Amino acid sequence: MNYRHPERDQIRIDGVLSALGNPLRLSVVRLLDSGGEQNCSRVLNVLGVTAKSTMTHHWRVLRDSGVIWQLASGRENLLSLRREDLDARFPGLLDAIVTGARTDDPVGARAGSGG
Amino acid sequence: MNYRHPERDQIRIDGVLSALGNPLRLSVVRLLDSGGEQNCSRVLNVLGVTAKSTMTHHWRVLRDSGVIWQLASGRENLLSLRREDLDARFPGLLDAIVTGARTDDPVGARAGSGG
DNA sequence: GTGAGTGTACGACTTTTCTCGTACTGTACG
DNA sequence: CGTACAGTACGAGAAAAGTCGTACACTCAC
Repeated sequence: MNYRHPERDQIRIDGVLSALGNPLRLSVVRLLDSGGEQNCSRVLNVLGVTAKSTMTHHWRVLRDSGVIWQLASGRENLLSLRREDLDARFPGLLDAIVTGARTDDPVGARAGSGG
Repeated sequence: MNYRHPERDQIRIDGVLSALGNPLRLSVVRLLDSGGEQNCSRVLNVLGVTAKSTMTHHWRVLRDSGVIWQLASGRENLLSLRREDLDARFPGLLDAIVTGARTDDPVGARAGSGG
């Protein structure tokens, strides 16, 4: 299955901020930033989410806002951060957010990221 | 009247991102960033918002998330960006957002900001 | 005191977001 | 083929966000 992703130029900061304003989605971004490409189930497991359909909703939000790539690969689909596009579009934003999210989270603040 | 503002340490990145994920509030932040302290009516006028009670709602969101100071002064109250706190808490975030918002906005992208 | 200006509080309403269960599509493997 | 796995689509329900009108509180100038 092929998803529709916005072009780099179509990415809007409102959308990005709004997408990342949700704790769950922010965690997803942190995970993708530290762990690279992941499939959906892996993320569900790590974050402790039980309902797949809930995450399908969040994938859509992150994808539509231009934050992640979601690409089918066999029977899974692979999620990755659109770091190049985001860095080109909004320099420093992603780094500031990921770093900020780490300092906000008592676990991440000490450990960095425990894969 | 005295409003309750979160301490610097209480500011959460979720809250900030969520607050700034709204186009209207993002415009407010841009305005305060470029124009310094403003009163509410001034902002209403510049942004073309008609209902005062609508903005009262947005002031609360921005204030509660730690993005702005709102201080009574005579019969007005003055709004200003909590730049020091935000920069200390999430280095580079505010700059990235304000800059990004400018490039997103066709007017601001060319002119910078027409006060 | 009266009148005008600045902004909040509250209630109502509409729209959006979030979450979940169920049914379904498509891939891999025997 | 059948079975298991990975994830979407759809519908429903609850909660949150956004908008507005009206009424009120407070300050300033007269």
